Amino acid sequence: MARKSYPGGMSTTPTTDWLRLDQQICFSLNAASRAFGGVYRVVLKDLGLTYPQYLVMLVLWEHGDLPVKKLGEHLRLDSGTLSPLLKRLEAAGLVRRERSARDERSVEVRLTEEGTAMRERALEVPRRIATATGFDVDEIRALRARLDDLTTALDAAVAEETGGGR
Amino acid sequence: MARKSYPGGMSTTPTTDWLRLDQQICFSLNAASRAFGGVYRVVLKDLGLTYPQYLVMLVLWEHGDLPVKKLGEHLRLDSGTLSPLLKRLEAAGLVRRERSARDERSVEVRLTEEGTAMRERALEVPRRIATATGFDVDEIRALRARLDDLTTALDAAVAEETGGGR
DNA sequence: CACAATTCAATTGTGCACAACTGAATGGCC
DNA sequence: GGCCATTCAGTTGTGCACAATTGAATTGTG
Repeated sequence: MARKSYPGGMSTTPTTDWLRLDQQICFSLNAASRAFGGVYRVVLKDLGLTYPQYLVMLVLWEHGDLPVKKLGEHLRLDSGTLSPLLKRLEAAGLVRRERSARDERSVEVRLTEEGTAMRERALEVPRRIATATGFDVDEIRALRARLDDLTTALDAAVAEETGGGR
Repeated sequence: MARKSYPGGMSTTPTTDWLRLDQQICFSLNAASRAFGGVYRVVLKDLGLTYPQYLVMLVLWEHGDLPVKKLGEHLRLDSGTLSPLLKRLEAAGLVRRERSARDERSVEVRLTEEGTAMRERALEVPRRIATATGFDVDEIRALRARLDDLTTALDAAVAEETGGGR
C-alpha cells in the first residue's frame, strides 16, 4: 500500500496506475454492495425474504398499496425484475396482485394481513444492519449522501451518453 | 418506537422510523452500484466486456496468469460464478484455461495475445468512469476508503454471526 | 502403503438485473 | 368514431451471485 502518492494535487495522475484494481472505486462499491448482501442474507433469513424482496416490502409498508409501475420508480427496477419477484412474494402470502379496475393495464400490489404483520418483525432489521456496519448514525448519513450524489452523477452521465447527446 | 439510543448513545437520532426507505444506506449503496453498472455497460460496450468480465481482465493484466482460485480471492468470487464467466472469456478468445501440470485440480487462466492486447484499449476506461462520477481523485479515494471500511466491518459481522460465534 | 480429510473446479438450482420484445389497454387527435 | 402512439405488465434470453453438491486430485496421518 505505499507508492502512488498523488501529492495532494490531483492533476498528476499517471495513466498507468489507473488500471490498478485497488484504485477502482467501482470495485470497492461492488464489494461493499455484496458484503451488504451477505449481512442481509443472514438477518433476513428469519423473515424468509431476500434483500430485494425486503426492499419491496419496505416501500409497501411506507407507501401502502401501489401499482407495479410506482413500485418500480421507488426502487429503480422495471417489470422484468419485479414481475417474477412479486410472484414469489404472492406465493409466500405477503402480497396480492390485482388488476386495477379503472386502468386494466395496471396491476395493484396490495399487502395481505400477513404482509402487513411482518412489519413488526422487520423493525429490528435496520438496527441490526447498522450495528453490523460499525458506523454511527452520522457516518452512515454522510456516506449515504455521497452515494446519492454519485448515483445522480452517474445516471446523468449515462443519460448524456445514450439519450441526450445526439 | 425507535429512538433507542445507539451503540454508544450517539446523538438523539430523531428518526422515528428506521424502516424509511431513504434512510437505508443499503438502498443507496445498491442504487449506486447499479448506476455504476449502467455506466460500465456503456463504456465497456466497445470492448465487448461485461463489468465482471472487465474486473477479471484487470486482475489478469495486473497479476499475470493465475489459477481460478487466486482469481477468486482477488475478486471475492467463487468458482460457481467464475467458471461460466471464464468460459465466456475463453469463447471470446481473451483467455485460455489449462489444467495445471503440477496440480491437476487447479486450472490456470492465461491471457491470450488478444487478451493482452486489449489492455491498451482499456486504459481509457477508468478515466471515462472517473469523469462520469463528477468526483475528483481525492473524493474518489476518500469514498473508496469508507467503502472498504464498511466491507471489512460487514464481513466481520457475517463471520461472527455464521462462522465464529460457535 | 492405506485411507480419511481437504482442496479445487465444475455443476445445479434459485434469485436478481436488465435489454428487448409482446400484447393488451388507454388516450390523443383528427 | 377510427386510428395511432403511448403506457403498462409480462415474457424471453443473457449474465451474474451464491449456496450446495459432485467428483477428481492431493495431502496428512498412522
